[in-house]
Amino acid sequence: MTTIRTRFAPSPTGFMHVGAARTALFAWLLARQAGNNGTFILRIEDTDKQREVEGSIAHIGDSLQWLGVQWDEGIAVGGPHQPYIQSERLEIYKEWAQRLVDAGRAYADPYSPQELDAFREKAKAEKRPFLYRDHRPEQPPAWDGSQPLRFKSNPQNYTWHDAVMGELSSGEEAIDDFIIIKSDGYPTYNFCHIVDDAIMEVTHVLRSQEFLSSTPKFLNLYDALKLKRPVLATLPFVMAIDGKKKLGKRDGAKDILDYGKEGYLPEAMVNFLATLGWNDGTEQEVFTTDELIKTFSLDRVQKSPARFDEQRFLWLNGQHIRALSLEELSKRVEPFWPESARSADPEYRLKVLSLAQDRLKTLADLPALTQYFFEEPAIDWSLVDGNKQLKKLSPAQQKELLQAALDVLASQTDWSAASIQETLNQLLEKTGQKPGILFSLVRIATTWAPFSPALDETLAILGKETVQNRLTQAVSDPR
RNA sequence: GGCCUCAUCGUCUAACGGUUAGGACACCAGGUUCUCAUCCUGGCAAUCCGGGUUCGAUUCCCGGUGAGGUCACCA
Repeated sequence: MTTIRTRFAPSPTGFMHVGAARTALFAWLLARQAGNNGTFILRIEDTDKQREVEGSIAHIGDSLQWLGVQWDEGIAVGGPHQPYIQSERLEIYKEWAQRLVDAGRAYADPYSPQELDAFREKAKAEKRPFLYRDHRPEQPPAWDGSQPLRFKSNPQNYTWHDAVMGELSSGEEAIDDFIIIKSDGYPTYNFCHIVDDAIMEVTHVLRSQEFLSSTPKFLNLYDALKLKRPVLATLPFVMAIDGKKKLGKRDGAKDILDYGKEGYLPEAMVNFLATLGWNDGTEQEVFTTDELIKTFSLDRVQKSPARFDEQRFLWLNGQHIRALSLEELSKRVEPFWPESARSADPEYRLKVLSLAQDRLKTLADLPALTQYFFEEPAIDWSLVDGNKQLKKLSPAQQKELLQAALDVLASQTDWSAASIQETLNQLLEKTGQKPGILFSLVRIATTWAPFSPALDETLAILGKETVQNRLTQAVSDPR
């Protein structure tokens, strides 16, 4: 098996959103797929100190952990190529930049930002593309670190292979002299990511589509540095469902951790992100993370952007919730119980949960679904009056039926769902009522909720005493 | 504007050049002794347009159109 080293290299400029998470996920899947020969690296690209946001590094780490995307090398865990934060690697970039200077492939930029702007304006006015290399100084000053350092490009046509996009090509106009070290001494992304990928022996570079147009520049730099290029893979954007733009923080992209707080399962998120722009060619829709690791492949990644469809995500989340064992679900759902359930008996909660499992779309639905199991619901006759069948009965008839139910249930000795159902069936025959009337009425009078699970199971779990109390209250309620 | 990329149901997608263009989400209808959900069954719904090549194009080629990206001392 070949060695695969992938990396996720975010900038600490805020929270992590789904687009970034998917890029990380794909790189991670690829590494995990290679088993012991695969390494996933987390490197922080903090070379723009202006844009850096306090706390983002920890936040990125937390987000990956939540997803279960564990890195083998990188910040916090270390590794053979420490440090994994670019701002702590400045000496390395300086050294590599100096090599380019010595080889005559980099030079100090003597122009002021104002002068550069003037060049740009002029090119724009003349309707031709601006290329810095048209203004290469003949006698650049010696680089003393106070000026930006530019790569002296060697414009040429390139055709290259992208693991996702296939054959790609570009002309020499795509290549220009770009800045590799800024005047503040920090390197630019264009330069340092290539240096680090080389040093860290990254074999597969996965990144999103926005970098496609700069790839020719990168290729030119690989050549100048005499580096073997890694496998390049360009991932299509994740787009907002109604927007036409890539999903960015500005377009309402959410913090990936917020999904967890809203009751989404990380494995559902992983499944959803993986199948957003990738499929295994079969008709399988629901995947465990292990299945994804086995079947993921770059050549089945889509070339075109995909929209983030919350409906599908919601459905997938439900699928994963249902796939959990009751014990596991119970652990996951811990922070979501309604306040009144906190002190409840664990056994009792587990029974309630088993009834709710099929009904949860997110874990956050739990309180609305289970409240009446833990606290006395407020009597609300509008639920009865709003029922098509029940409103045909007079209040007296309704109470008469409830009293009958109360009577038979009160003498019930075996309080199991099966025998409760049997008793209710007998009552059905005795009263000559339709199930739609009797069951609905009892259901409402014991839960006072617009909907609830099957009546027999609900009553069984509520317990005889509670059921008797609630029915008694309903019967004696003045309305 | 230059350059680059992309294009199948509303959405995510499948289809060695030969299929009644398949699946999933959503939606609609029905079933599971009541409601909600699950589950099951059925329905609605797509190859951007125009030229080629070919006996035959969703598929290959060319041209449009549309969409997106990029042209920073940001990544």
